[in-house]
Amino acid sequence: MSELLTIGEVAAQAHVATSTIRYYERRGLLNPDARQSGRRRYRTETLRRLVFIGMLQDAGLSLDDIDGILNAATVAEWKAIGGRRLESLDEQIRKLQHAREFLALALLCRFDHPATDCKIMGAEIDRRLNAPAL
Amino acid sequence: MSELLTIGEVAAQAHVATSTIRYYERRGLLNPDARQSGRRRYRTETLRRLVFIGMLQDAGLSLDDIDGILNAATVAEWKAIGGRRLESLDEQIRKLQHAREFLALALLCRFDHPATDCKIMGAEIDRRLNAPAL
DNA sequence: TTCGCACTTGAACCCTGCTTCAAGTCAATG
DNA sequence: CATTGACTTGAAGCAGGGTTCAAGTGCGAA
Repeated sequence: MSELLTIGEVAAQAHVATSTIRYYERRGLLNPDARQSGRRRYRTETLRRLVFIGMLQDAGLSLDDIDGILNAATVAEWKAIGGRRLESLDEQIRKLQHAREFLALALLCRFDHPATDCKIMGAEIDRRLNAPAL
Repeated sequence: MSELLTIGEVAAQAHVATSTIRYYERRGLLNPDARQSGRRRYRTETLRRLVFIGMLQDAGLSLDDIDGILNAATVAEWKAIGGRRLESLDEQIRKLQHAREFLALALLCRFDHPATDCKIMGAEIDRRLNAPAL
């Protein structure tokens, strides 16, 4: 047998929609390895590439970044993209942790209109108002 | 003097664009406190409301959620929204921490094509391929 | 009085990451 | 031979959160 998968099989195994696969193809992230009477056929290798794309997406990389990584000429090139993302990921985690603290704090407030009535919120708001430009 | 701020002043102090303020108005999140010859005027109070919106956004709430909170009739009502978001925030932080581990791992890989050549990546990919449906 | 800037409006546009649609093709099944 | 179901295409649509545009108004400064 040919060992080639249809787009539907690939989609099922990678847990994505077929429309997504065709979209990635348009974006240059993924190409079928063959066509059989017009239909796309994929090697298992290519299925793994698709899964890899999903993992990078979960790490917060944009499809543009992922394109950069997949089509990078050198190790250095793709590691630069990944390295930058690692830093921004750390920053994002820090921000979310701060936001979490804030939200937890807000939930301690016993007022109907937290923005205006709550002292705790008030302090946070003032911090923002006096903060330097973004 | 009137103590009322123009949209431009509000925008500058809250570090947002005037177009954003008008957009929030369309969405029902924020209303001017007066009009002077057609122009919007805001009380300091309302500026604080705008800043509060920004803080909730940073905590990952959608404008719809924020609308729910700001226009909530009762404490219980807005705390329910915030509480749900707190949970999803915790989950999001956990996911990002996992993604961070993954990306850090990927950056240890010394191959040009991590998806196909790297054993470490390979193991992760296989985990995904054999994972149950999303 | 004329400049120049901030403001007004509604409508259209942008970006990302897809999904949906219409119309048509192919292979197997009944 | 007709149907069924997965596939093909390009184009359009969606959601969220805004931004931009065109055409016009108001007001203080020179």
